[in-house]
Amino acid sequence: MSSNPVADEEKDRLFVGALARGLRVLAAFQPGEGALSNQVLAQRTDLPKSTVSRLTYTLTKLGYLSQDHDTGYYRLGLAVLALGSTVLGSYDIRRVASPLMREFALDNTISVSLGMRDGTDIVYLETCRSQARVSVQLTVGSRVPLASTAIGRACYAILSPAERAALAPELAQRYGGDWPAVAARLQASCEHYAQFGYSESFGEFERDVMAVGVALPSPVPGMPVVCLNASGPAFAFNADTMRKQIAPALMQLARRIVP
Amino acid sequence: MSSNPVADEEKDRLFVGALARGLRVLAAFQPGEGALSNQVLAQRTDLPKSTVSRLTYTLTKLGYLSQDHDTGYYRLGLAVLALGSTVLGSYDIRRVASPLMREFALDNTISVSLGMRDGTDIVYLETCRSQARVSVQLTVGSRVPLASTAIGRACYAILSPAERAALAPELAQRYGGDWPAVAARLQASCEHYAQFGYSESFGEFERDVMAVGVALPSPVPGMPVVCLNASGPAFAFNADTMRKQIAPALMQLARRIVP
DNA sequence: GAACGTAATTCCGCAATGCGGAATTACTTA
DNA sequence: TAAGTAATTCCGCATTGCGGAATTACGTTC
Repeated sequence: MSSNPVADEEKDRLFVGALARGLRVLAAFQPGEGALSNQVLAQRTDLPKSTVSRLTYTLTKLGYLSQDHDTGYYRLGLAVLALGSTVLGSYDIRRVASPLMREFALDNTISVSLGMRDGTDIVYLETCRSQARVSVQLTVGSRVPLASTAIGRACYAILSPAERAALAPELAQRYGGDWPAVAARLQASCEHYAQFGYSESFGEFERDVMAVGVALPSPVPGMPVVCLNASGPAFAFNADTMRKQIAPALMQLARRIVP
Repeated sequence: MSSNPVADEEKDRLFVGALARGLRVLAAFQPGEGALSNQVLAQRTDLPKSTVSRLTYTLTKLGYLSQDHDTGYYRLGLAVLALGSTVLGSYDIRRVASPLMREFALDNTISVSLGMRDGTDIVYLETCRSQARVSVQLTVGSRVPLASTAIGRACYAILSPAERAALAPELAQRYGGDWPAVAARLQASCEHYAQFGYSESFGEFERDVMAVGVALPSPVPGMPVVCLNASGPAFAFNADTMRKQIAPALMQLARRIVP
């Protein structure tokens, strides 16, 4: 992350390792899976058993973990949920966007999501599905890559040159040798966005998923960028429909959310 | 919390204070408010400034806090959101309950919520509102007291005697001198539940809010109890309507969720 | 532009804190 | 009963993180 090794060693006087280790334990839990044993946590976090034991003890006492009564295994506690909902509560775009997104999803029989950039990812703040059952469950809090998704490209397209420059090394690190190709694709995507006002990702992030994205014009420049996508299965939406029908509708949705 | 001071001092060898302090910083953020300065965090957490400085530094580096670019103040980072959504993802009751709850809310023009007990609170895992605009915003992750809400009383009513006994001291501590009165009210509520199969709270938690609650029969005894409420404004729902119409409907909803 | 007030960061010596290998205990399986 | 596996607990050591105080940074007022 930090490229200066000297600064790293000096600054790390400020870094509270015990806190980082504890959070590593919390982050070891994957969505949808059950309770985890201390041992599993130890190998996932790459921490010694006794350390994990102490951390789980502490986290349990604070309510951030709860122990399964039978097995003694740990699951994330409800205190974590309170933190998460506080995050959502602090982004009031959701309150405005949510009902309009729902309407959009119903009108167009397509899924629509609202996200923010976090590094080289987009994090979903809200999603509305047209239909209940979808195989891949992307939900609030999910992360998708900036470079290969429509929503990410839309976000990238409206970054300032300075912000893009700041992001480049992170992307380069993430994509390694593929970075030149990815950079070229991003560049093309920006030009497309400048011309048409939306971005595309047709099967590039997930096979057989067609998506378009737009960014919400941020009220203050420099503020974190919020963006939207609309995505549906390729069997129901071809490129032409996405371009002629969905993209304009999504651009209009954006204008309704931020007038 | 722990009543034995000797055990406290001995056991605290296992307690990782630095982790607790860091989480205290995260928990200092209230829903709906903006970014916080180090100083505000210091006074809210009751930690020295330099300690808070180190903790915010660490949390920011890990993505659990993000810094407002202009002011330098901190807000909860999107990494926290990922944790929160993992919690929700691990309770699959939601997937089943959510669409049925939505249907219920529309059919009965009333709000319905699903919650779990955490100590002497109920934590909401899902809520469906009938109408968009409601003054008090109780959302996913919100906590309401067990003793004075319909949903909490329903939860309490189906606890085993052993579990109630375990809970009593916590409640006693929470309610202090009022505990005898609260205990009597809870006892009456249990008898009502045993007779009619649902619990009531008419204006006892929030003035002018009428609510009824039912518990979902837990598949395995000892498992954390999940429960439901239906609540609406007193001007639209009188006691009679709640008892004759809403309560039976809610009981049927519970049966649809857990057959 | 100097001077002040406020808030954040950084320094630094001290010792408490938390680390982790190893031993112990608890619980399962053969 | 023994063997195996996983969690907890012990304990000495030195690292880590603490927090008062000094420093820096920033914004405001004269």
